Amino acid sequence: MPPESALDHVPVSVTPHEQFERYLRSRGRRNTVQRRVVLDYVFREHDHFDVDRLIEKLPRRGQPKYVSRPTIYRTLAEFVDAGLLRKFELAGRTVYELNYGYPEHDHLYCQGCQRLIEFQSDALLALRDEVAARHRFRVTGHRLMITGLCAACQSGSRRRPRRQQQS
Amino acid sequence: MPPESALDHVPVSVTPHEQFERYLRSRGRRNTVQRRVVLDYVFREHDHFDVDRLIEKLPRRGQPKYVSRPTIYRTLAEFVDAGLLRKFELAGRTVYELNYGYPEHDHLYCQGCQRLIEFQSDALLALRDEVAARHRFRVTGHRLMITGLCAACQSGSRRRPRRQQQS
DNA sequence: TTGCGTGCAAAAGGTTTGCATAAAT
DNA sequence: ATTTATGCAAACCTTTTGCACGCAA
Repeated sequence: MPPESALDHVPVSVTPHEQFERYLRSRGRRNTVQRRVVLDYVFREHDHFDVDRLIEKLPRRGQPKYVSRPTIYRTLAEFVDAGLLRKFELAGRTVYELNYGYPEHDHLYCQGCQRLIEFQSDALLALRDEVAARHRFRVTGHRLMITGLCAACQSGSRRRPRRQQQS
Repeated sequence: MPPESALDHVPVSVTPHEQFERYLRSRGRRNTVQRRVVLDYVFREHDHFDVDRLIEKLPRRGQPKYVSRPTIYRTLAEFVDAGLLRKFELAGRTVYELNYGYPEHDHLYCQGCQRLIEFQSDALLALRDEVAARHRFRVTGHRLMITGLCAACQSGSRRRPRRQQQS
């Protein structure tokens, strides 16, 4: 009966499309075909991705729902701004991950197979806030990356190592 | 990851130059004027820096101890490899920090003034190792960046914000 | 003397931007 | 009818590389 009241606290049942449309409307921006297409593909993939991997899965130039590279960059930036995606650097590449309906988490990065393993730790959040308080710092977020070798890669079976990068 | 691990008992009194010379000799590489010049300037600065800020302080083209940009990149990579520097990404820029005789630490990053504040936490190391153990992950290192606003920037006086960047 | 290291120029890689056109409101 | 968004091409920025010469060992 009171559907409007749900707008105050965004319910978990709101889809990414709905949230993004609200974002667009609140700024007087337009809901275009391209934005919908990119959103579809991004949320079809429940994993981390970079721009090239996303483009591989999108329609190519000439095909029906083609979206150009500049527009993809512009659109991903909007998703980040809208809180749908999070963006970070990993081994010299820009990586995006879903931030929609996902709990806050951090990563273990395996240098053998370049895989990311997610973990969640309340103790880390507590520690973060404690450190921040000690410095009278107001936290807006954090990023922890633990690097090393995953269980599989420790047992000699290092699998499909992609290109080696710095840092 | 203390730099001492390479040799048996490296006294704290060993200078960066000495450590770098050992590194070079151990690989049959040469101790050139350029490498010494860059090392001098890097260790004159006890703070974080990026390549452009370093180049600003180095002799310019035509002057006595000029070092070309490619050589600076090559040399910084060697310093990282030698354990003298650590490298990471921050707001889309590559940042280096001294790793010589410094305790392992992490950072608070103020989005107001773009400053980095260092902190050290044994609890974080314990937490890191515990998380890793839970995933049977062998840790080689980690990086934690806490973002937000420092005390000064919270009190309205946001100072000299440099160029705004992504992530 | 040997061959590693350097500077130069150019390439590479990823991302952004100017602009005319297309499309959403 | 407006005005934002798109696609194209090109610019941009940072980092890397090919190569001939110079210099450390």
